[in-house]
Amino acid sequence: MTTAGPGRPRKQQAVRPGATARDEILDAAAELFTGQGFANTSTRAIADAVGIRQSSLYHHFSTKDEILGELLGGTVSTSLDFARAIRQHSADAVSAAARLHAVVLFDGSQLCNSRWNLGVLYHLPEARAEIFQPFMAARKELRTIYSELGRELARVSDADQGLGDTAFRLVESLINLRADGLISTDSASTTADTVMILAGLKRELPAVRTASRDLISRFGDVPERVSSMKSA
Amino acid sequence: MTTAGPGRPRKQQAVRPGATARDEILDAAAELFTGQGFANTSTRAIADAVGIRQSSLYHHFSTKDEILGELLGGTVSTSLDFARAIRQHSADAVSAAARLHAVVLFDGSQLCNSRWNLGVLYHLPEARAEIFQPFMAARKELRTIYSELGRELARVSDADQGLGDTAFRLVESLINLRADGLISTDSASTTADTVMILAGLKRELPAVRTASRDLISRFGDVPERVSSMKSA
DNA sequence: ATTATCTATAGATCTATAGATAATGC
DNA sequence: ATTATCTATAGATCTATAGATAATGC
Repeated sequence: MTTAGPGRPRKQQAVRPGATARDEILDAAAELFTGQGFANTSTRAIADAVGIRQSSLYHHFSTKDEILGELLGGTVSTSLDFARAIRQHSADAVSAAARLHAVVLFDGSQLCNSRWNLGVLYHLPEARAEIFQPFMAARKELRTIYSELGRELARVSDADQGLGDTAFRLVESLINLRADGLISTDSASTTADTVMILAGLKRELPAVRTASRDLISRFGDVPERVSSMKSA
Repeated sequence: MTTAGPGRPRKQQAVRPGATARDEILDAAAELFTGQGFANTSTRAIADAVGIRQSSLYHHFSTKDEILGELLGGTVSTSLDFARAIRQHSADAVSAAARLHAVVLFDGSQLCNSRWNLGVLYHLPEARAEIFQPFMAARKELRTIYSELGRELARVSDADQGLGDTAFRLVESLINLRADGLISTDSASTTADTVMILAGLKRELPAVRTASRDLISRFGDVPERVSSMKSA
């Protein structure tokens, strides 16, 4: 129970998770944008889902675009940070295979286990607008790291040059899988394993898995499965 | 140059491909829906792109939804027909590998080479509406055939059980690749080859490719690369 | 008479702003 | 005084319908 702060209290009490009204708005917008799209979601619908009046949104955000921008920003950043850390880490210490496996597993777990299927936001036509260029650039950088890791692995195995790109595509497809309600608890880890098989490392899989999980526990954390996860 | 039919002529002449006004409308709608989304595309914008008045659209289609439905229908059907034919065909005559390879190559070529990137329509939030259930069902059937072909191949190779699903995911990701402008002339065929490598058939690849192309020339045709293909 | 366009518009949104109101904390 | 809500509304859409107009073909 949060103590009442300054400002006029709502007539209707909210049932949204989130410490602040701003967080509640973002949670409601995430649900609606991922489920129905941006253009189909009116500011009134967001406000209704939070339990405030439509115009009250504009105390927290100055435009509807700003809400989408906030959500877009929150999604790649975690995976990108992890991928950067992995790239930074010297390749000698740990096998190239484990590095790619770890990035796929971490990124995939983000997409599978977040409260809302925020990955779909990247495929919304609205996200291609000029204003959201920074977020698209972040996603592009993540893709580049996948490519690099793939090339490194191809150097020490008989994998194809395009392995990193294929890995990125498979991870992205988890978004569609989730949107279609076809995700299971191990979708992310089987995806990571699939990439290793593609690299011809089926036999080495147990060792790679161990090294991968070690990397994740050092440089990031596989996010907890959120209790009220939705497929939307 | 089409001869003038009955009906009042347009003030402005159209520059759209298509034999009939209806076809021109569908072409314009395909461009706009795939590029900006359904909700972001006004009926006025479609009409402008065709060179008619907004209200004139309603002579050819009774709702905006109907236009989307028409486009959705045209997309899976070709690939689904081909996949059904391949499934029908006895598995003895040709290797299980070639069958899956052929479906991936054919379906992937459709997605890569169609005039507009119509695959994105399936990811539009609007496509999930009740009215479009039949089109989603067709896509689901296609996915099922992928699964079956994957299981058959797994039986005679050391591939994973989920090979068909992975193949479907990789083909679908061609849509995203194209939307990001990252597609090349051989994206579809390298995707098909990737699936074979995943099945552990790297060595057999040349033979599989030959058998696959044979299947395609018998049961379908890899669509011609359309001259004015757009990445949108 | 039929077909395909046009002009004009009703009715329903939807975003964002202006300004009032009710709480807190100094 | 500051903060967060509220009511009310301007202005800009957007979809779909009604009915006029201009061509063709019988």
